[in-house]
Amino acid sequence: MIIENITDFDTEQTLDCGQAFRWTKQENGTFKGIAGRKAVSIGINGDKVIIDGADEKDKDYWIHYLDLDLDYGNIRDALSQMHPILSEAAQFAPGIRILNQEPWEALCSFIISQNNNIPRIKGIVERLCRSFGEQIQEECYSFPSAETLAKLTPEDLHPIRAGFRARYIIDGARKVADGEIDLEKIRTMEINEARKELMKITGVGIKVADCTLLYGLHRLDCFPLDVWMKRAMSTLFPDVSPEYFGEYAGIAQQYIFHYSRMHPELFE
DNA sequence: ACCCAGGAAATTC
DNA sequence: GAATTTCATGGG
Repeated sequence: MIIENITDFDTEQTLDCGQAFRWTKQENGTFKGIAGRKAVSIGINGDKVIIDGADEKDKDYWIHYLDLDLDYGNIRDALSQMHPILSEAAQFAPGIRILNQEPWEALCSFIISQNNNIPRIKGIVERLCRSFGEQIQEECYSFPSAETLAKLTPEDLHPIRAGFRARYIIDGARKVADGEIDLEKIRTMEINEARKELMKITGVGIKVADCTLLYGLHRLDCFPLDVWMKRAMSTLFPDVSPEYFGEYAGIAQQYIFHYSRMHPELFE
């Protein structure tokens, strides 16, 4: 599949910037991964996005997943005018986009992310999918549904080595599966109400809730503050509060997060 | 042996 | 209530 006439999009900046954990770079430079029940590899050639292995009828799905129907050039210009350092961060990775991931996958992935590092998060997610997801093709497994995981106990998760997070995963799965928490209703709730709802899950605090809202429910005004972002805000933006960045604060957050991770020397 | 990792719960003061 | 400790696991 080829999606034509795309600018302001880069596979590495988007798929390997800490918002998703199931994409890996291959020798030829494309990124192989799974979204929904579709396993593909994604590459770029000029202004064409090339999705290998995708069904032609899923074109709209991939355009939406990669958020290619939103004008990031425009948003980036507007954010850049707000602050010189944000302008620099945006210029450093102008091809970042906020994916439209499946809500449960985002929630579960960011539960796993707490007090953890990205390589190990990817390992746990991969073992979770291999153990409890459905096989899509050779060596490719879907992310297990909340319903599937709700039937398990924390002990069942021992092989994936999630540590103390195992019981958080099961608690989240049960509350989502039995409808006590409705992620699609949360999508349109007032933001503080949405946070409060997600935080009914043991193991979900403000940060994991905000990551779920931004990466899973596409609430672009959410601005997750992890250790990197707190450090970045206090040193690079000492007089700015997240609300200042407005309705697209989440995109600003991702520019700043990626820029900070790629420039650790700024914080020594 | 020690420290840290896209935090949050449990305990203590 | 606010500050500190603990949680499970792996890599540097």
